[in-house]
Amino acid sequence: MTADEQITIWMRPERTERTGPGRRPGYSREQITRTAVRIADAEGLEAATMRRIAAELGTGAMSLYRYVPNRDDLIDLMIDAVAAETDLPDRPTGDWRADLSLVAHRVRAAGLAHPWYVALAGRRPTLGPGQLRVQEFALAALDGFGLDIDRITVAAEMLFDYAHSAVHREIGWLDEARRTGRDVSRWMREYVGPYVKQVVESDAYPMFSRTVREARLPHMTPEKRFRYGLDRVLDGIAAGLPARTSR
Amino acid sequence: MTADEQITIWMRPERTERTGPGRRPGYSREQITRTAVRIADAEGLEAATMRRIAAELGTGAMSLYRYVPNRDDLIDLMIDAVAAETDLPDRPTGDWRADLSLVAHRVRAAGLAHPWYVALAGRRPTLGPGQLRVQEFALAALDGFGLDIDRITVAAEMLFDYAHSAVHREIGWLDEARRTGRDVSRWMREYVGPYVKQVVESDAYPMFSRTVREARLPHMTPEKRFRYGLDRVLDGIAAGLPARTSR
DNA sequence: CCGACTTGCGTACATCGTACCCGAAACCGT
DNA sequence: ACGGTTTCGGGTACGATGTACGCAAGTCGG
Repeated sequence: MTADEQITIWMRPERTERTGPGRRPGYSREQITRTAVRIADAEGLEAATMRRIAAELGTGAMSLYRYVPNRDDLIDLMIDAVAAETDLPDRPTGDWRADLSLVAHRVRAAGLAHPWYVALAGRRPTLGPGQLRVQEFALAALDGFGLDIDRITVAAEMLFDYAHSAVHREIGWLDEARRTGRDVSRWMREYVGPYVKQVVESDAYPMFSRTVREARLPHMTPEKRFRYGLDRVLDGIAAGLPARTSR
Repeated sequence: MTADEQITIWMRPERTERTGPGRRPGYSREQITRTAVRIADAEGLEAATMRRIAAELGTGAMSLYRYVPNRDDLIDLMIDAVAAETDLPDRPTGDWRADLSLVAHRVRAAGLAHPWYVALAGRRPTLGPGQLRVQEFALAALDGFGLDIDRITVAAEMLFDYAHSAVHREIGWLDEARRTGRDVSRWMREYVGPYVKQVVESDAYPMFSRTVREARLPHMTPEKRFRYGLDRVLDGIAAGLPARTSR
């Protein structure tokens, strides 16, 4: 009967500050989203169940459905909420390398603060206001250097892809261990370690063996590692620029 | 009591071709994996439940646990099975650009054939034999051009990150629509379309509006789009090489 | 004060992964 | 040939999840 069947969540306005008849809402979409984010930060996304979020708010699970159509949409809201808190200037500076580097580092910061974030951010198309703002900044940073809009889009996608993937890898083991409730160092030492050792000793994958043997972790801190890859991504974008190089 | 508590799945050998006492196994890990992959290809990963896979094999759900510790490990096996069928030469040709390009296109082919694959492939560290082989090829392709092993690793990561992300985006809408059981064109037209239109008309995101208005899809086929981004990634890697450029 | 309408939320259901358990089958030593 | 030992097949059952349904309680306009 109603027309609001399957809208993209961003089109379903919250009926806050209503003036018609009926009981007044006691919660809000934003409050629910914040709570869900807090739980997911502390205990992982899978801990943020409808029941748990509701309990944290002191209500029943079904109450949430007055504010959010379903859990998937709530997760979209969570993603956008994290993106929305990204600290960026109003407009790019004109130095596209610095601008994109800033975006990438902000994404990294968000990913470290919200371990569940990077695993989801790249998934579905980013259409919420928070994500749009970040994306808009990246696109605008690339405008005016001779790239047509298609190339700009591809370049921005590359940047976000890199940031998401790199951070994902950076926190990968940690998050994996937490999800499954294992002690990470113990798990590495007792289970992953022996397996890797076996693979290395089999000599079937010489390059992989070198990777392990020449122990890359001491060489680069996660931060430097991220920056190195980022520079390569930016180099790639620079190579796609038609004439002048920036900076 | 038993010592095989939480090993990385690749260390738990399948007890095929046993010679001791006891009933002989009627199924196999590989058979189960193949069935799971087939279901996931046709109806999505979430359709590949333990019960469903077992039913497809004509047995009960609990039988699968004789061959696979749990569903997460089975998914790891599925990922590796797809990686294992990647068609690659035994060793790189010496032209690193061509070699990496080949890997990227093979990954894309795998992603198109198994829509659930790219969403998972980048997630956990790749340690199965199938993934190791592909990764080994990429690493070896970059050996001998003056990069130390750390840089080589980072470069290879960038390549796989790009391939996974790009293919993920390429099939994103399709898969999303299928997952939720929506007709994709109808959904785009009736729900996403109006929202995008609203965003564009709000003029709050001018670059995004240009992206939409100047309709990128007709310009590039997915294939060309993939290749363009890939070239940028390879350019970035080239920029990280110390002295000589290849090709 | 009285309908009209909204929110809060308890109950209930389908579905999932999987722990537990036991009968059936296949090998061993005798 | 046969009983013991070991492994496989899989039924039943449990706890957890997302969420549909329905109704009581709160809040407005008249």
